[in-house]
Amino acid sequence: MDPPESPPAPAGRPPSAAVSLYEDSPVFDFINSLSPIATPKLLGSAQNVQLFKSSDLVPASSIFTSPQVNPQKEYKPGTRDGYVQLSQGLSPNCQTNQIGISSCYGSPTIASEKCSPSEYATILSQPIPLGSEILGDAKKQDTDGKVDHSPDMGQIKLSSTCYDQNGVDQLDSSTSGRNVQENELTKQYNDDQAACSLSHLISRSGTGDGVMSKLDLSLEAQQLSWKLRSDVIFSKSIMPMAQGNLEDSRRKLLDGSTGCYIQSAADDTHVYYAGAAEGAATNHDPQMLPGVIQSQLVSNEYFFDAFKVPSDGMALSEHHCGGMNRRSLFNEKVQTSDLSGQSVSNLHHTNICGDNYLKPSRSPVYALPGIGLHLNSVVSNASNNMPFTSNPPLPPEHNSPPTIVSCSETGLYSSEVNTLIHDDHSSQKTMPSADESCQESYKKKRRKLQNGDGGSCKRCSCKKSKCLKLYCTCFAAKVYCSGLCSCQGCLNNHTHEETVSCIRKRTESLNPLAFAPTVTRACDSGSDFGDDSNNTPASARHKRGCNCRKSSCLKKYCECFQSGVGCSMSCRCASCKNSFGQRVLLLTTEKMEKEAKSKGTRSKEEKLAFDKQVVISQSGDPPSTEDLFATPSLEPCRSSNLLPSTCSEPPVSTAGCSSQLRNSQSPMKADVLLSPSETCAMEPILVDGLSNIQEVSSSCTTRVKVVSPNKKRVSPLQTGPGLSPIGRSGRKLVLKSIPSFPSLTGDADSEPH
DNA sequence: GAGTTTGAAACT
DNA sequence: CAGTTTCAAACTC
Repeated sequence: MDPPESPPAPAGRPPSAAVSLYEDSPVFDFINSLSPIATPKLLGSAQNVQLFKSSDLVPASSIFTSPQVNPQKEYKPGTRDGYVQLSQGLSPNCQTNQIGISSCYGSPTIASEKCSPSEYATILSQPIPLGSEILGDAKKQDTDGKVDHSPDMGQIKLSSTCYDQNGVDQLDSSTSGRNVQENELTKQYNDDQAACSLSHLISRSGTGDGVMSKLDLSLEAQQLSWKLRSDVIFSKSIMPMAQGNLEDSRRKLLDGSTGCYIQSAADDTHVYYAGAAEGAATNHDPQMLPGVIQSQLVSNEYFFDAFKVPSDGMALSEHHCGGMNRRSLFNEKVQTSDLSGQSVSNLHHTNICGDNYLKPSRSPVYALPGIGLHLNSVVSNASNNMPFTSNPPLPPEHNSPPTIVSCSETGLYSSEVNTLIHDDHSSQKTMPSADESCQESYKKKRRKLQNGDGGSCKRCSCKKSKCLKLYCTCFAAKVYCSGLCSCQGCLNNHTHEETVSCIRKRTESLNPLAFAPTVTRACDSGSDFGDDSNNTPASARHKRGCNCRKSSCLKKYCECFQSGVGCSMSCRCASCKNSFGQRVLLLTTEKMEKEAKSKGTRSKEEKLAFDKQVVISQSGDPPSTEDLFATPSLEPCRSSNLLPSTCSEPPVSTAGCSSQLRNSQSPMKADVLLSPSETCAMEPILVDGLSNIQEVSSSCTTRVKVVSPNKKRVSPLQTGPGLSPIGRSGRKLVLKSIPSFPSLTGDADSEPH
């Protein structure tokens, strides 16, 4: 594929960076499909467009998102979940820095053997020269192949001006003064891998001298892992909004503003992605997107990520409404990110105290990456193979050209927007009028209509909590209640901002993860369930797990079910029948013994497992009815997703078996068991949830709880002999034991035994 | 729409 | 920290 010709940059625009475009990247096809001139526009006024194979690329995410780089994993262009990642590619020989638009196909990968992750990281942590010198500019490299990062050279600027739907600047981050929030966001994006949408593109400084403003190195580096994604693009319902006053946007862009604007010369359709961590509006036309990307619309990866679109919320589909964008994910990122070396506590503090998302004076980024409780219902849809656009049609009022109000009403909140609205609604709620009942009824009806399946756009109906407790879904999502809520005595509005902030702080101080997303994708926790082809909603897991007793995890009472995810080891549910994947189903020794007695026999494997457990118990953990071992019916090779064993023995080789899971057509059914057949009896194994597994005891999960979702054993012995308090106490401790950050492949060794 | 069920959150 | 109570959403009729 030939590189597209670069048209001359518009007059007055500074010379821009050269850009490399990976020719086998979907985004390249995408761009090319738009227009012959789209690529250069996408890349700003890049005058040097270099093509190279994506196989030459090392996704920045592999460096910055996680230490869990799996060098064995190959970079596979063209896989179904090949979302596109904007990254700073590095040539395999590490001799040049390049800005590349590459495809990121799932888990972080290292495609090159010539450059270690640390080397990449080192390089990427440096200022990256831009300008015409950037590509293949050997003169900027010393003899060692290292890049000369001249301080006065242009640097990549990845955040950009944020436009509203009218193309008006909402925020320009091109200048200094990036605050902590920005870093937080960057962390989030980077950490969550899917944080940034296609809207995050290379943007360039509009400064006349052509020198890019410098970014914090870590920020810059992390931003390099932004993805180009097509998520919201395809949500039809946003199109009218998104296309509002495009001329302004276009003009602004062509005037040299940051951001990216893709224009099709053929029919004047356009795709505009103003990229910024601070949020972005999107103007886009789904029809302009090539099949390779469109086809991913319904992929779960996209589906999930679609909810993570950083945005001011104004350009998002109402299908996104609800919690997807409502729950602040700072906390999670605080847990997971350690990329820039910034103090976690600082971040957290900022999160708690700053309440940035509430204050309109702050950066208007409220839709944050991650999956919160509220997006669960939408996730459920995803699980049901219901793409956004397949949602039931909304009443006409929702199909009308969106306004700020309607946007907020659909549940997509920019806090700013939200705030504006809540001033109105708060008074309504706090000072009920005579029409309150009618109003409530109307709200309910409207909400019902809006919800479609009844769950997409949740609003609270609190009566006693004043919407200041986690009972309140709005409060839990860190958003103000809106006019759609039918709550009574609501204080969760902008009018009571200080109160809300205070309560939030208190709540968070009591439980730092109170506002954390409740669902984490598998890739967030270390590709638990194979590659990204399994990144379905069901391969996500509810972090805290459910505690269902009667619903069998088959109703929305169950948070896992509601989230559309399978139950996990974190769950303490009984009689789990979660259709998205059953919980750990285990046999306790006690039960097994009982069964064995009743049978009068015990299988060889059972005996072996039992013996092993006894050994383990004797060596560390006292015997307990909660000690576990598993059904003997498991396929040994399913241990491909084993937790790192706490045994000294190395994990069973999984090389030959991992494909089974990866290729599983039923990733939702992934589950975890303890296998007696493994070298270590405590190694959980992923099994197909359809397996005929008998749950013998719900109490047996205690031991399991000391295992993090990313298959990490979490120091069960740290608390001394006996049962881990983690197991008993449930949520909080379990959460603390769950590193959202993906685990290292070999981190079992780092775990205390 | 009222009443019931359910499980998370809050409380003791 | 285990047990209980409160709460609001989900569910049923």
